[in-house]
Amino acid sequence: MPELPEAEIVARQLRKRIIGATLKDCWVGRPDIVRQGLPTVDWYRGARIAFIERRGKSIVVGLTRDQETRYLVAELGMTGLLLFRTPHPSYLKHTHLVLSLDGGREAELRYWNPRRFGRVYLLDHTGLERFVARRFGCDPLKVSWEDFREVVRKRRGRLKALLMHQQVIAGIGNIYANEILFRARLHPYRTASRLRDGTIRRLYDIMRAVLTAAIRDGGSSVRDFIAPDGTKGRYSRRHRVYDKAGQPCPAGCGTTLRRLRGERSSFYCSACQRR
DNA sequence: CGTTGAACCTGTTTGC
DNA sequence: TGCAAACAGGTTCAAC
Repeated sequence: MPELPEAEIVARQLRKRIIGATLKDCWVGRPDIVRQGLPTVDWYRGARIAFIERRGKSIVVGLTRDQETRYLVAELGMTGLLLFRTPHPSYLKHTHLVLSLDGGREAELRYWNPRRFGRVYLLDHTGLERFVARRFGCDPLKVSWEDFREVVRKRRGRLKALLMHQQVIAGIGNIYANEILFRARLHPYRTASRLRDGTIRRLYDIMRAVLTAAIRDGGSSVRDFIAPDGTKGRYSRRHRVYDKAGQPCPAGCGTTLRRLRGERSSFYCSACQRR
């Protein structure tokens, strides 16, 4: 289920616990889960985990061996998890990849993904550059105010679509788009390019505040999400509109929260978020 | 270029 | 209770 905050939690746990470990073995339960580079899987056996990065909602594991660096990119889709161990025997069923590790703090890294949206990519340096360039726009937590303003000004489409457009802004999905727009008091269907600078500034600040707070709380666990160590995120408790259609607006305006269909469900307050 | 809808999957929830 | 439909955190592709 990962959006940016959940992916960030995953990356931080991996960084703490498996950097420096050697990849002893790599078990591929479903060959079709490896979208690219399956024939190079042998190279990874014996390689050392050198670094972990998050790109948008994906996790990049950098491995080195004989002066060369290659990458394992885990795209988690809606239901993908990276786990240090099986939380329950029922998770054995949709485990598609198991990395056996040596010399780190964890003995395994397991890729679990029942719906199988999302894949694993084994890439060399140019493969990763191409992958990153075509998929990921700026990071919401790193982008400067000036660049963000440019991106919003240039976009003629709907604001919510822009926030979720990974090639422009990478990392925000349906939950956080809804939460950010509510707090910024902006209707999801507002036209991005028509926002005034002051409004864009408010959106920029709130976007960063929401994502940062969510990371601090370990992400959101609305359904399945658990971190690699098995813990749940607590930010779901702070959700104000996501999946709350029919409930009163938390701003206390007396309006009932609504749900709009199309380009995923939008949850919003029609009084606080005007078109 | 932007929008929409469908497709890719399985599991769970909802509604009759 | 039982069954079918609807829905779910994402990405991509085709069609307009």
